Amino acid sequence: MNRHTPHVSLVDQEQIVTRLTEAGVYPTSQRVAIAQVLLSKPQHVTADRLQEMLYLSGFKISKATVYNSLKCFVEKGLINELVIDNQRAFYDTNTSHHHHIYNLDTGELSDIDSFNLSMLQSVELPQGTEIDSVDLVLRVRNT
Amino acid sequence: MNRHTPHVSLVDQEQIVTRLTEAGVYPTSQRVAIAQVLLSKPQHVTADRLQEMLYLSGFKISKATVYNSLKCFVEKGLINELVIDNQRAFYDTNTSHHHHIYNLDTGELSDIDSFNLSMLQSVELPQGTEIDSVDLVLRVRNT
DNA sequence: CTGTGTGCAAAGCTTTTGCACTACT
DNA sequence: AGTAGTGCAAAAGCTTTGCACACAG
Repeated sequence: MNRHTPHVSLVDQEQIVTRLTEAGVYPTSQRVAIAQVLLSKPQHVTADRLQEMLYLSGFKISKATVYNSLKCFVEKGLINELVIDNQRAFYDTNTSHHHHIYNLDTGELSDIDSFNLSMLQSVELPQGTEIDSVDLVLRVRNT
Repeated sequence: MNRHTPHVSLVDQEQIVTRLTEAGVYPTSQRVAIAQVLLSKPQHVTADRLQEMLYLSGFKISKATVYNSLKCFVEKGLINELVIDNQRAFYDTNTSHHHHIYNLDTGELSDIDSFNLSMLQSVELPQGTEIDSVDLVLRVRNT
Protein backbone atom coordinates (compact mmCIF):
# COMPACT_ATOMS: atom_id res chain seq x y z
CA MET A 1 0.00 0.00 0.00
CA ASN A 2 1.69 3.23 -1.08
CA ARG A 3 1.47 6.42 0.89
CA HIS A 4 -1.31 7.84 -1.29
CA THR A 5 -3.75 5.03 -0.60
CA PRO A 6 -6.32 6.16 1.97
CA HIS A 7 -7.10 3.61 4.66
CA VAL A 8 -10.74 3.20 3.71
CA SER A 9 -12.71 0.46 2.02
CA LEU A 10 -14.79 0.74 -1.12
CA VAL A 11 -17.85 -0.37 0.79
CA ASP A 12 -17.48 2.64 3.08
CA GLN A 13 -17.08 4.90 0.08
CA GLU A 14 -20.25 3.66 -1.56
CA GLN A 15 -22.26 3.99 1.62
CA ILE A 16 -20.95 7.51 2.09
CA VAL A 17 -21.76 8.52 -1.49
CA THR A 18 -25.30 7.23 -1.00
CA ARG A 19 -25.67 9.04 2.28
CA LEU A 20 -24.44 12.34 0.85
CA THR A 21 -26.63 12.04 -2.23
CA GLU A 22 -29.71 11.25 -0.14
CA ALA A 23 -29.02 14.32 1.97
CA GLY A 24 -28.82 16.43 -1.19
CA VAL A 25 -25.05 16.94 -1.10
CA TYR A 26 -23.19 16.47 -4.36
CA PRO A 27 -20.55 13.80 -3.59
CA THR A 28 -17.30 15.30 -4.81
CA SER A 29 -14.09 13.50 -3.94
CA GLN A 30 -13.23 16.02 -1.21
CA ARG A 31 -16.67 15.76 0.39
CA VAL A 32 -16.59 11.97 0.31
CA ALA A 33 -13.17 11.99 1.98
CA ILE A 34 -14.37 14.44 4.63
CA ALA A 35 -17.55 12.48 5.26
CA GLN A 36 -15.62 9.20 5.55
CA VAL A 37 -13.33 10.58 8.20
CA LEU A 38 -15.99 12.64 9.96
CA LEU A 39 -18.98 10.30 9.97
CA SER A 40 -17.04 7.10 10.73
CA LYS A 41 -17.96 7.33 14.41
CA PRO A 42 -19.76 9.62 16.90
CA GLN A 43 -17.42 12.50 17.61
CA HIS A 44 -17.00 16.21 18.23
CA VAL A 45 -14.34 17.86 16.08
CA THR A 46 -13.08 21.28 15.12
CA ALA A 47 -12.31 22.17 11.50
CA ASP A 48 -8.62 22.21 12.32
CA ARG A 49 -8.64 18.79 13.95
CA LEU A 50 -10.66 17.38 11.05
CA GLN A 51 -8.13 18.63 8.51
CA GLU A 52 -5.39 16.96 10.57
CA MET A 53 -7.34 13.68 10.63
CA LEU A 54 -7.82 13.92 6.87
CA TYR A 55 -4.12 14.48 6.39
CA LEU A 56 -3.31 11.41 8.52
CA SER A 57 -5.66 9.38 6.31
CA GLY A 58 -3.82 10.53 3.20
CA PHE A 59 -6.12 13.34 2.06
CA LYS A 60 -4.78 16.83 1.41
CA ILE A 61 -7.73 19.23 1.45
CA SER A 62 -7.54 22.98 1.99
CA LYS A 63 -8.98 24.51 5.11
CA ALA A 64 -11.45 26.56 3.08
CA THR A 65 -12.87 23.38 1.59
CA VAL A 66 -13.05 21.74 4.99
CA TYR A 67 -15.03 24.73 6.32
CA ASN A 68 -17.28 24.97 3.28
CA SER A 69 -18.02 21.25 3.37
CA LEU A 70 -18.82 21.35 7.08
CA LYS A 71 -21.18 24.26 6.50
CA CYS A 72 -22.82 22.36 3.67
CA PHE A 73 -23.23 19.24 5.85
CA VAL A 74 -24.76 21.36 8.62
CA GLU A 75 -27.27 22.89 6.22
CA LYS A 76 -28.32 19.45 5.00
CA GLY A 77 -28.69 18.12 8.53
CA LEU A 78 -25.84 15.58 8.40
CA ILE A 79 -24.08 17.14 11.40
CA ASN A 80 -24.65 19.88 13.99
CA GLU A 81 -22.57 22.96 14.65
CA LEU A 82 -22.00 23.52 18.37
CA VAL A 83 -21.43 26.85 20.10
CA ILE A 84 -19.26 25.82 23.01
CA ASP A 85 -16.18 27.99 22.95
CA ASN A 86 -15.69 31.53 21.65
CA GLN A 87 -12.46 30.51 19.97
CA ARG A 88 -13.69 27.88 17.53
CA ALA A 89 -16.70 25.95 16.29
CA PHE A 90 -17.20 22.27 17.11
CA TYR A 91 -19.04 19.91 14.80
CA ASP A 92 -21.05 17.02 16.20
CA THR A 93 -21.85 13.89 14.21
CA ASN A 94 -24.64 13.06 16.63
CA THR A 95 -27.62 15.00 15.30
CA SER A 96 -30.14 13.70 17.84
CA HIS A 97 -31.23 16.07 20.56
CA HIS A 98 -28.78 16.11 23.45
CA HIS A 99 -26.63 18.41 25.54
CA HIS A 100 -22.96 18.79 26.40
CA ILE A 101 -20.38 18.86 29.13
CA TYR A 102 -17.32 20.92 28.26
CA ASN A 103 -14.14 20.69 30.30
CA LEU A 104 -12.62 24.17 30.37
CA ASP A 105 -9.26 22.79 31.47
CA THR A 106 -8.82 20.05 28.89
CA GLY A 107 -11.15 21.11 26.06
CA GLU A 108 -12.78 17.68 26.26
CA LEU A 109 -16.41 17.57 25.14
CA SER A 110 -18.88 14.86 26.15
CA ASP A 111 -22.59 14.19 25.74
CA ILE A 112 -25.51 14.28 28.12
CA ASP A 113 -28.69 12.58 27.03
CA SER A 114 -31.55 14.98 26.47
CA PHE A 115 -33.62 15.41 29.60
CA ASN A 116 -36.99 16.94 30.16
CA LEU A 117 -36.83 20.68 29.69
CA SER A 118 -40.57 21.17 30.03
CA MET A 119 -40.02 24.32 32.11
CA LEU A 120 -39.12 26.02 28.85
CA GLN A 121 -42.80 25.91 27.91
CA SER A 122 -43.41 28.78 30.29
CA VAL A 123 -40.79 31.01 28.64
CA GLU A 124 -42.28 33.83 26.65
CA LEU A 125 -40.55 34.10 23.29
CA PRO A 126 -40.16 37.54 21.70
CA GLN A 127 -43.00 38.55 19.33
CA GLY A 128 -42.82 36.84 15.95
CA THR A 129 -40.18 34.26 16.80
CA GLU A 130 -40.07 30.50 17.13
CA ILE A 131 -37.51 28.19 18.72
CA ASP A 132 -34.75 26.96 16.41
CA SER A 133 -32.79 25.04 19.05
CA VAL A 134 -32.21 24.75 22.78
CA ASP A 135 -28.57 24.45 23.74
CA LEU A 136 -27.46 23.59 27.23
CA VAL A 137 -23.77 23.40 28.14
CA LEU A 138 -22.38 22.43 31.53
CA ARG A 139 -18.93 23.96 31.83
CA VAL A 140 -16.78 22.00 34.26
CA ARG A 141 -13.29 22.40 35.69
CA ASN A 142 -10.88 19.90 37.14
CA THR A 143 -11.07 19.82 40.94
CA MET B 1 -18.63 71.72 25.90
CA ASN B 2 -15.91 70.93 23.38
CA ARG B 3 -15.73 67.72 21.43
CA HIS B 4 -13.19 66.17 23.74
CA THR B 5 -15.38 66.37 26.82
CA PRO B 6 -16.96 63.01 27.51
CA HIS B 7 -20.65 63.11 28.40
CA VAL B 8 -20.22 61.75 31.90
CA SER B 9 -20.44 63.30 35.33
CA LEU B 10 -17.77 63.34 38.00
CA VAL B 11 -20.10 61.51 40.36
CA ASP B 12 -20.29 58.62 37.92
CA GLN B 13 -16.54 58.62 37.60
CA GLU B 14 -15.98 58.45 41.33
CA GLN B 15 -18.50 55.63 41.74
CA ILE B 16 -16.84 53.73 38.91
CA VAL B 17 -13.35 54.19 40.37
CA THR B 18 -14.60 52.86 43.70
CA ARG B 19 -16.30 49.92 42.05
CA LEU B 20 -13.20 48.97 40.05
CA THR B 21 -10.93 49.34 43.05
CA GLU B 22 -13.20 47.21 45.23
CA ALA B 23 -13.16 44.52 42.55
CA GLY B 24 -9.37 44.60 42.54
CA VAL B 25 -9.02 46.33 39.17
CA TYR B 26 -6.52 49.18 38.98
CA PRO B 27 -8.58 52.17 37.74
CA THR B 28 -6.59 53.50 34.80
CA SER B 29 -8.22 56.17 32.64
CA GLN B 30 -9.00 53.66 29.89
CA ARG B 31 -10.60 51.20 32.27
CA VAL B 32 -12.68 53.89 33.92
CA ALA B 33 -13.92 55.05 30.53
CA ILE B 34 -14.75 51.50 29.49
CA ALA B 35 -16.52 50.78 32.78
CA GLN B 36 -18.54 54.00 32.55
CA VAL B 37 -19.86 53.15 29.13
CA LEU B 38 -20.24 49.42 29.79
CA LEU B 39 -21.69 49.36 33.30
CA SER B 40 -24.04 52.31 32.88
CA LYS B 41 -26.98 49.95 32.28
CA PRO B 42 -27.81 46.24 31.88
CA GLN B 43 -26.67 45.26 28.42
CA HIS B 44 -25.06 42.65 26.19
CA VAL B 45 -22.27 43.99 23.98
CA THR B 46 -19.49 42.75 21.74
CA ALA B 47 -15.98 44.21 21.94
CA ASP B 48 -16.48 45.90 18.61
CA ARG B 49 -19.77 47.51 19.60
CA LEU B 50 -18.25 48.66 22.89
CA GLN B 51 -15.37 50.37 21.13
CA GLU B 52 -17.91 52.13 18.90
CA MET B 53 -19.88 53.28 21.97
CA LEU B 54 -16.66 54.54 23.55
CA TYR B 55 -15.82 56.46 20.39
CA LEU B 56 -19.27 58.06 20.37
CA SER B 57 -18.69 59.13 23.99
CA GLY B 58 -15.41 60.79 23.03
CA PHE B 59 -12.96 58.07 24.08
CA LYS B 60 -10.41 56.72 21.62
CA ILE B 61 -9.19 53.37 22.99
CA SER B 62 -7.49 50.64 20.96
CA LYS B 63 -9.25 47.38 20.37
CA ALA B 64 -6.49 45.48 22.21
CA THR B 65 -7.14 47.54 25.31
CA VAL B 66 -10.88 47.03 25.00
CA TYR B 67 -10.33 43.27 24.84
CA ASN B 68 -7.78 43.19 27.64
CA SER B 69 -10.00 45.30 29.88
CA LEU B 70 -13.03 43.12 29.21
CA LYS B 71 -10.98 40.03 30.06
CA CYS B 72 -9.78 41.69 33.25
CA PHE B 73 -13.37 42.64 34.23
CA VAL B 74 -14.51 39.06 33.59
CA GLU B 75 -11.73 37.66 35.80
CA LYS B 76 -12.73 39.99 38.62
CA GLY B 77 -16.41 39.12 38.30
CA LEU B 78 -17.64 42.53 37.14
CA ILE B 79 -19.16 41.11 33.96
CA ASN B 80 -19.76 37.72 32.31
CA GLU B 81 -18.50 36.47 28.98
CA LEU B 82 -21.21 34.72 26.98
CA VAL B 83 -20.76 31.95 24.43
CA ILE B 84 -23.67 32.58 22.12
CA ASP B 85 -22.30 32.86 18.61
CA ASN B 86 -19.22 31.28 17.04
CA GLN B 87 -18.28 34.57 15.42
CA ARG B 88 -17.78 36.77 18.46
CA ALA B 89 -17.95 36.97 22.25
CA PHE B 90 -20.74 38.86 24.02
CA TYR B 91 -20.22 40.50 27.39
CA ASP B 92 -23.09 40.72 29.87
CA THR B 93 -23.24 43.34 32.62
CA ASN B 94 -25.81 41.22 34.46
CA THR B 95 -23.72 38.80 36.52
CA SER B 96 -26.63 37.15 38.30
CA HIS B 97 -27.58 33.67 37.19
CA HIS B 98 -29.86 33.71 34.18
CA HIS B 99 -30.20 32.38 30.64
CA HIS B 100 -30.56 33.81 27.15
CA ILE B 101 -32.69 34.00 24.06
CA TYR B 102 -30.69 34.69 20.91
CA ASN B 103 -32.38 35.74 17.69
CA LEU B 104 -30.41 34.16 14.84
CA ASP B 105 -31.99 36.51 12.31
CA THR B 106 -31.40 39.83 14.07
CA GLY B 107 -28.55 39.04 16.48
CA GLU B 108 -30.71 40.39 19.32
CA LEU B 109 -29.98 38.92 22.73
CA SER B 110 -32.43 38.95 25.65
CA ASP B 111 -32.59 37.51 29.14
CA ILE B 112 -34.62 34.70 30.69
CA ASP B 113 -34.79 34.58 34.46
CA SER B 114 -33.08 31.56 35.92
CA PHE B 115 -35.49 28.69 36.36
CA ASN B 116 -35.22 25.46 38.24
CA LEU B 117 -32.70 23.17 36.60
CA SER B 118 -32.86 20.56 39.34
CA MET B 119 -32.74 17.75 36.78
CA LEU B 120 -29.08 18.56 36.41
CA GLN B 121 -28.48 16.98 39.80
CA SER B 122 -28.86 13.57 38.19
CA VAL B 123 -26.15 14.27 35.59
CA GLU B 124 -22.94 12.36 36.24
CA LEU B 125 -19.99 14.69 35.84
CA PRO B 126 -16.71 13.26 34.51
CA GLN B 127 -14.30 12.01 37.22
CA GLY B 128 -12.47 14.80 39.00
CA THR B 129 -14.53 17.71 37.69
CA GLU B 130 -16.93 20.22 39.19
CA ILE B 131 -19.45 22.55 37.56
CA ASP B 132 -18.14 25.99 36.64
CA SER B 133 -21.32 27.26 34.98
CA VAL B 134 -24.54 26.10 33.34
CA ASP B 135 -25.36 27.93 30.15
CA LEU B 136 -28.68 27.59 28.42
CA VAL B 137 -29.42 29.38 25.16
CA LEU B 138 -32.71 29.33 23.28
CA ARG B 139 -31.96 30.06 19.66
CA VAL B 140 -34.99 31.56 17.90
CA ARG B 141 -35.82 32.60 14.36
CA ASN B 142 -38.34 35.07 13.00
CA THR B 143 -41.53 33.30 11.88
C1' DC C 1 -20.66 25.16 -25.61
C1' DT C 2 -23.18 26.99 -21.53
C1' DG C 3 -24.31 27.26 -16.90
C1' DT C 4 -24.20 25.61 -12.35
C1' DG C 5 -21.52 24.65 -8.69
C1' DT C 6 -16.80 23.43 -6.32
C1' DG C 7 -12.03 24.05 -4.30
C1' DC C 8 -8.84 26.93 -2.53
C1' DA C 9 -5.69 31.27 -2.18
C1' DA C 10 -6.29 35.34 -0.44
C1' DA C 11 -8.88 38.54 2.29
C1' DG C 12 -11.43 39.74 6.39
C1' DC C 13 -12.70 39.20 10.97
C1' DT C 14 -11.81 38.57 15.99
C1' DT C 15 -8.60 37.96 19.64
C1' DT C 16 -3.83 37.56 21.73
C1' DT C 17 0.98 38.72 22.32
C1' DG C 18 5.19 41.32 23.12
C1' DC C 19 7.25 45.27 24.20
C1' DA C 20 7.71 50.32 25.00
C1' DC C 21 6.09 53.12 28.45
C1' DT C 22 3.94 54.66 32.75
C1' DA C 23 3.42 55.08 37.55
C1' DC C 24 4.27 53.74 41.78
C1' DT C 25 8.35 52.41 45.55
C1' DA D 1 16.67 53.68 39.59
C1' DG D 2 13.92 49.48 40.06
C1' DT D 3 9.82 47.08 39.54
C1' DA D 4 5.16 45.84 38.57
C1' DG D 5 1.73 46.39 35.56
C1' DT D 6 -0.72 48.88 31.35
C1' DG D 7 -1.86 50.26 26.42
C1' DC D 8 -1.56 49.28 21.90
C1' DA D 9 0.69 47.95 17.20
C1' DA D 10 1.56 44.05 15.21
C1' DA D 11 0.94 39.11 14.95
C1' DA D 12 -1.78 35.09 15.12
C1' DG D 13 -5.80 32.40 14.59
C1' DC D 14 -10.39 31.31 12.73
C1' DT D 15 -13.71 31.77 9.00
C1' DT D 16 -15.53 33.70 4.57
C1' DT D 17 -15.17 35.40 -0.07
C1' DG D 18 -14.19 35.66 -4.96
C1' DC D 19 -12.70 33.70 -8.84
C1' DA D 20 -10.51 30.08 -11.83
C1' DC D 21 -11.72 25.62 -12.87
C1' DA D 22 -14.48 21.28 -13.39
C1' DC D 23 -18.39 18.84 -14.53
C1' DA D 24 -23.28 17.92 -16.17
C1' DG D 25 -26.56 18.80 -19.59
